[in-house]
Amino acid sequence: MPRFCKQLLMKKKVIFIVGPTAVGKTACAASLAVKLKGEIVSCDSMQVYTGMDIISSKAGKALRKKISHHLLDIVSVEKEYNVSQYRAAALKVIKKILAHDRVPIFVGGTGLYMTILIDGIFKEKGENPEIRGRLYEESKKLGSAFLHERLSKVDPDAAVKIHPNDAKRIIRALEVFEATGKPISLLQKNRHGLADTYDVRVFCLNKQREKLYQRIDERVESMFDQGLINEVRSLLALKLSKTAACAIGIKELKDHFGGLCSLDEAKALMKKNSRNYAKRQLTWFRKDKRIHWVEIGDDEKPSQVASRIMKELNPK
RNA sequence: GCCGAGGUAGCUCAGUGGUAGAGCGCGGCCCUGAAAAGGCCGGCGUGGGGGGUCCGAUUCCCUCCCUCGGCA
Repeated sequence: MPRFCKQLLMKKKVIFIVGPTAVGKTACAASLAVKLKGEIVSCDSMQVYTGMDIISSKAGKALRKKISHHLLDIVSVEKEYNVSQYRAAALKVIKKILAHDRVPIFVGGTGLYMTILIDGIFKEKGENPEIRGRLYEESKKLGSAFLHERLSKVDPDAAVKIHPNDAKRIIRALEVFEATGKPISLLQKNRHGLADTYDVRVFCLNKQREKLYQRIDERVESMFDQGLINEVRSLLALKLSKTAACAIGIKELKDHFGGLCSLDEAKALMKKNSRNYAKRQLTWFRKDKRIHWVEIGDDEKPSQVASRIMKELNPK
């Protein structure tokens, strides 16, 4: 078969570079983008927000000038944002990049965004702030176990999977049931993602745990050198959305500004929270068996890591 | 040097003559419209070293070492 025919039949590649915070995704992906003629698409729940440059470690201006970056700075920190919106935006970006004959390279640490993009999400809206708010109040008054009991009557499958203390998920499941009349466990079965249409390759960068934690400490320090204090001050002047307010550094520095803790204590807490976050990220990625793991050596440069990924993409 | 307090988990400490706990940390896991969020599970330990009493010692006794406070 002629080469061009074969190419027409082949699914187009969509690449993901994921990994725990501070592992070095940005630099590695940039190098890969150059080698591959690719464009970067952020896969990060915080980098979508404007004004959260330092706190979310966005790619710098110089890098963005050199390589096209997408899905950065697309929403105000005062607006709520979620996976579903992200997914819709990402799908559009993929088409756009492929239309230019470039390779979409997703880069980020938000495991849920990655999974939903690859595996899909159910179509029904099922989101209703009113219902959710009411359920939240109920769970505060009566306890999440009480709502869990109710959930096991309307959606036993979901109830079995959700722990009675996990208020968020219980509320979400009940919200969906009230809004759509259908159990969430049923809706979740009907999903279609990228994997149906594209040749999806996922690479998870990792480092020796001790080294990773060291890099996390260094990153927190460098955020302060770059002016984190001022950035967070201006963020706190706004009415932050629930998601944006969750960024590591917001609460810690708010407490410090309020005189509740010293700057050193705030920094130490940020480091600890980032470590815990990195651990959860790794757990998430570990269970995804499609992922190719890329262990980064001690002195390995981003371009070397990118070369290794290139080899895995095009085995001879 | 003397007097006093103390040496128990990575840290701060509790407790008991029958081989030890708590908080934090740390590790593992779950996750489908707030995900940098939220939830679950796990003690990870030659009880400062050595000796003695006792059926049995982390707990009682002796001794040595170390830390802290006071007096010199």
